[in-house]
Amino acid sequence: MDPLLVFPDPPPIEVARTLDFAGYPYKAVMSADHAAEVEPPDGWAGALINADADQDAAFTLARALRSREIPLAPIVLLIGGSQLAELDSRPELFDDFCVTPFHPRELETRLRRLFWRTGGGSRPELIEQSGLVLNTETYQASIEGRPLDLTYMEYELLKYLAQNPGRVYTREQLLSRVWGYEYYGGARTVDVHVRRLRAKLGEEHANLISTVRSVGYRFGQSRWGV
Amino acid sequence: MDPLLVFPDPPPIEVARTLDFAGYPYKAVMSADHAAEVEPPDGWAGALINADADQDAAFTLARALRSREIPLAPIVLLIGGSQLAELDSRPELFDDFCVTPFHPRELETRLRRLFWRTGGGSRPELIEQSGLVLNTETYQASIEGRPLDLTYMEYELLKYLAQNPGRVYTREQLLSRVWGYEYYGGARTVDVHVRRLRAKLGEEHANLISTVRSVGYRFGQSRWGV
DNA sequence: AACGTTTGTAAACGGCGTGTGAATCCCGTG
DNA sequence: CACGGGATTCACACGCCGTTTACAAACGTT
Repeated sequence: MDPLLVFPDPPPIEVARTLDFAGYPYKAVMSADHAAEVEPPDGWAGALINADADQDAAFTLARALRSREIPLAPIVLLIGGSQLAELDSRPELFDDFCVTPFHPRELETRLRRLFWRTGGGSRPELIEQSGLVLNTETYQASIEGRPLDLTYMEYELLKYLAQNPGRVYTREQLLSRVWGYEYYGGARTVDVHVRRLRAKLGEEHANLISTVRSVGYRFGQSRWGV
Repeated sequence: MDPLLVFPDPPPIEVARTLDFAGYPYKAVMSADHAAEVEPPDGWAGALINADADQDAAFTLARALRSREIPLAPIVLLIGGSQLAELDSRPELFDDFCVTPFHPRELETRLRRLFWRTGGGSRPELIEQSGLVLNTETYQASIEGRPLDLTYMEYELLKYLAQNPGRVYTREQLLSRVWGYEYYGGARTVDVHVRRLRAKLGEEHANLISTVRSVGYRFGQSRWGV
């Protein structure tokens, strides 16, 4: 596993102990510049930034890490209870935080959780809705375990609809966002693709895509079950 | 803002105090079934589940909320330090957690943060008036929780009227603004659509659209109560 | 080059949303 | 109380809109 970036250097003893105990490799740095120097070839796995001591330096570092071409994630902030208000104004600079003094196992859990969420890179990105599963990495789809053999356009359309279940999209919205270009003329195109999708979903699940007359299409039944 | 679901009922006093202080409306529930009963028409804004006391019930509730057709988010778990290990096996059941005893401002910050992340653009656009709820994203309507099956024109007309409760619109205004084109002749058209709306609203709520003789129609009672 | 698959368009079909006219009812007024 | 204008209600027919089928064009493969 790639090492974590830890700030500052040396880190608080309980931080070092928690990371050692949990088995996370890490490198402590004193500044953003220093971080750039000692960055490992494969980059950082994440960052654990203690804002308790020098808050400004901590936010500066976080900003530097986030403004990279490929923003670093996850970033965890350690912060004193009295500094909590500061977080509201910079919500995008970190992914999670932990109030000091912290319970070692809380920090551990938060780290594990963040790596789980970002998938550690190896976890497939899934969209799951009402028995439908879309694996956006492998372009595979299945409905209640049964694999679906979808074409590219079918897959893209279904993915877009399923990303916001319940929400209605007009044909024009779907054409411009799924097909991705300005369209003129072929509004029936969407209908036909919806029809093909419904056919492949099977009679049982055909109603997963519902029609809103005079408006467009929607994935999933209404929240109230129509 | 929609209320938060809080478990259990009654909630720990510091939870209630924190939510009150931060201005979050909430409803406390005793079980998943109870939650379904008292769910507001447009659903919950999120859930705050205390797993400190009855851990199994807490996870059961979280699972129920997540397995809905439109999974509920965000879900925050309150948990004792000794229970932290339990979280690893169910990472998908919640979006954030807070270790008890918690700093009120930490919980506040976490809630704000979650709403910031999931919220913003993705909160549904709602029109709420006197028990009527119109979701303009999903084209769904409900009156006091009961879903309304409206056609396109009925929906558009009701939406227009409800946007300015109390205000009277002439038939000509409604024709030109809802139907959207210069109209001539069919003033009866509005009457009939109003009639259909009243029928679907049910006898109980039919008077939500009131007639102003010789003028037009208005949503809601006049401000003098009539 | 020939084939199969995927994708877009055209046209026929069918259902139901929608608008209209007439009959009836209601309310205000003389 | 009678009258008239306006609102409500009803029934029905038109036409829009979504579905479905068929076919042509584009693309990739062997």
